Amino acid sequence: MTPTLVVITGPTGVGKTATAIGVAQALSAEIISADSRQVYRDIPIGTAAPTAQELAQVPHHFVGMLGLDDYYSAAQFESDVMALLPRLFARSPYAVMCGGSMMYVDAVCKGIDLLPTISDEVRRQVYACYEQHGNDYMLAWLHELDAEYYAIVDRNNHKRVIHAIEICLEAGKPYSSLRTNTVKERPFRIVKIGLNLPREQLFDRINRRVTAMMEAGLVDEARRVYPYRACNSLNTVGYKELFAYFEGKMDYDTAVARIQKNTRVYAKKQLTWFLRDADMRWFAPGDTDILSYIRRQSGEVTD
RNA sequence: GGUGCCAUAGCUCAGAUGGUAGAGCAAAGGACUGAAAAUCCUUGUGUCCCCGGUUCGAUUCCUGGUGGCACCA
Repeated sequence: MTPTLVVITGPTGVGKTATAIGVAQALSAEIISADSRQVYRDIPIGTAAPTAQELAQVPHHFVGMLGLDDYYSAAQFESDVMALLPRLFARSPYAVMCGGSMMYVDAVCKGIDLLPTISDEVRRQVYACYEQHGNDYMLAWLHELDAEYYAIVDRNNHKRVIHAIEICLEAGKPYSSLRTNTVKERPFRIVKIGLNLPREQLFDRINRRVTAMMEAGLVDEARRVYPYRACNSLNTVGYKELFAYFEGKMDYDTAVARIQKNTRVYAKKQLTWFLRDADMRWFAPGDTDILSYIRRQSGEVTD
């Protein structure tokens, strides 16, 4: 039987972790976390990482494995997961991937084009140029390096413009020539489960979860990692607002309200991304139909 | 009880010497290929508190209400 990767995703706070544990236990599968922030250790509260108790219920991968200043990316996640899956499938016909990091999920399900990793020198150089000359200058530069991508890039989005330039410089050829626009074939079945709730319920859960995080000691956690605030791993909802509070730019109540708001906005952004995925089948968290759906899709049972 | 000020978008407020109105925040929608919990884009019809008056025309001016705030008793 072809092994099956069960993907459980959805907006933050919807209840993915608990659902995935239930599903994984029922299928005797292990869990791959597809979460660009839970991969880092030292920030479990603010990232709502699985607790020690949850981790003990099912073996998890990619949780708390990196230092805050370690580099990681969706592409690296793709290759790490692809390397790990054969071992998981040797033990079980199922593996469960759970997480809401949109690009991480797609990197595994669809693949990401082979692009060069940007060296520190190039990144520094290109950013210095951006700081000094501004976005228009960068746009002109990109036009010179890759007119084809220039034509379609979001010109207001400096990160996209800069990254395209970085890739051109690093690869020595236009970024557009590296974009294949193809979905990679995988040697396993993929069953995508999207978890969602009515908007009001979801937002209520998010608001309450943030309050619970504060009670669980998010302020102390944020204070501990404050020295690493410049790291990308901490350009994260929950931390950036508290850093502003530490720096006197925001009072405590405002910071908490901002965390709630930014989490809601993030959840909406995830929904925008996942809702357009035609392969996604939507359920409420904990829905018992999820298991039978997976078994049917995986070919384990035929009805 | 008296006097004064205020009443406009979910909130805080602007505004037109009378031609039915606009900012910030909130909210909603969208984009997305190696930093993605990142980064970026789009969206403002609302009894302009209520009744009446003046006027071709009132949310704008006037009378009277109602509610809020301040001061005086």
